[in-house]
Amino acid sequence: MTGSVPPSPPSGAPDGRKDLTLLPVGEPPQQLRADAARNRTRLLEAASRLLVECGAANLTMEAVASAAGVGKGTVFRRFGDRTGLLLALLDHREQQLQAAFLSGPPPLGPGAPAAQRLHAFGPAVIRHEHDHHELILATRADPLRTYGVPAYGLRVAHIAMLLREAGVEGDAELLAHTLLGCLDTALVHHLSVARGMPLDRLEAAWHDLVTRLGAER
Amino acid sequence: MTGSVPPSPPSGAPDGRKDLTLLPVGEPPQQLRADAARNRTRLLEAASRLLVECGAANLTMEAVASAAGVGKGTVFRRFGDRTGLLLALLDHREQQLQAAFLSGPPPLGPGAPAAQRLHAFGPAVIRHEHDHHELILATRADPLRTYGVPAYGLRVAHIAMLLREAGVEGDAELLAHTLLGCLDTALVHHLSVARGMPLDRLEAAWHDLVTRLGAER
DNA sequence: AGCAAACCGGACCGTGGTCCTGTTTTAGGA
DNA sequence: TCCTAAAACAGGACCACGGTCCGGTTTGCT
Repeated sequence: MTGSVPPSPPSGAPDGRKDLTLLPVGEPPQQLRADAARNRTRLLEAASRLLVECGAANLTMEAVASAAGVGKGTVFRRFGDRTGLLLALLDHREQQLQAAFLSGPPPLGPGAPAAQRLHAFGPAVIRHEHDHHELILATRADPLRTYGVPAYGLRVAHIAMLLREAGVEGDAELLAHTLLGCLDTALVHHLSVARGMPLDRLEAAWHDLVTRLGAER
Repeated sequence: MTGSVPPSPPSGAPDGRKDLTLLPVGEPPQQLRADAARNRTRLLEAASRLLVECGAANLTMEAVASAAGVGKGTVFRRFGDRTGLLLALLDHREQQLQAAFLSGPPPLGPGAPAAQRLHAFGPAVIRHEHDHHELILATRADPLRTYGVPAYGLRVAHIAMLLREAGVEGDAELLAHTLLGCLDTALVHHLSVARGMPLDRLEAAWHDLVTRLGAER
């Protein structure tokens, strides 16, 4: 998710957030001044537009700034750095996935047995990351931030919970990291694109692994 | 390993390589002209020196060039880009690890049963990556190259071989990727440094995972 | 209205990377 | 041994971009 909150730590309530009822993990509401919030929105919209036009690799901070009609400094003040902006862009899309596994319909969402939810999780993430791989990969320029980001923490917590709920023994948290490792965008991209491996095989490996860890389907 | 071989593809024999009897996977020998090879060495030495002085983050291509007494263009001609240079620096150190698991003493090297070698592999890699995490992390600026690099491929092949030899069922190659995922530098660094998790726990998780996959100790 | 805090915008800097000119070195055949 | 063509080189101008900084302005609160 956001991944960088350089300025003010004050927390509050009124935030121009969308109607996403669940508010999965959202970026820190951190109330912004009216103009700042407006500019933030403008920036994200401009960036989103430029993203489809030029691709993540050619997305420059200056272009985003001028497309949004604000100064360059504003972009950095708001998002910290390029990675922060990309993370914010990603965050918006990430919420769909989060909503799906936190409160969507079974077997991914609550309602199904933990083991089934675990099995459903892999393909869901693979598909999600496949759809946004360009943006995600661009985000990885700063490798350490990958794991510090709220979205990652949420996935770990979610999987660890399902593992425990499914009665899987062992270090649930580390097993969660391991499982997430198989879904890593760069890895999936390398295997599927560079090495021509069909996604079916990756998904099969996921199911196999989950099953072996003790979560019968 | 090298990771980038921008120029001439000609392959040959005589290379000024060191006495490393095994020649684990070494970078493509690709015979360079005498002066080119000499400059390559100078550059790597200069970079290595600057690395300990300034840290990977402050290692600039221009500084390396001038410290080696060559022109900036030469650095890029040789290594392609910054990541290529860092990868080359890493390659040198990587060979020690490769020698250890390819031809070193048991239980890491040949001579021990596959299961034991598998168990020994995790801690060895964790330690190796811990020692060079700064350089490795700097290398990750280009996430896709991580998996394309020969060193990674070698590790995958090695683990997949051990898995098969140990009689582990399933998709050996993908299991190998999964196992390597637990050893990822950025992940290990995040867990141990940022989250204060003791390395023992990471190693225990490795052993547990290997065992669960069917490789008894 | 008045004030502090937050913000805006753009000048500015360092670095990665490209490219070009003229020069030096090497390899290998006569 | 010498000569020649090809390859590599020095080195610096040049560009684009990420990121920082600061002076002037706006905003929100009292």
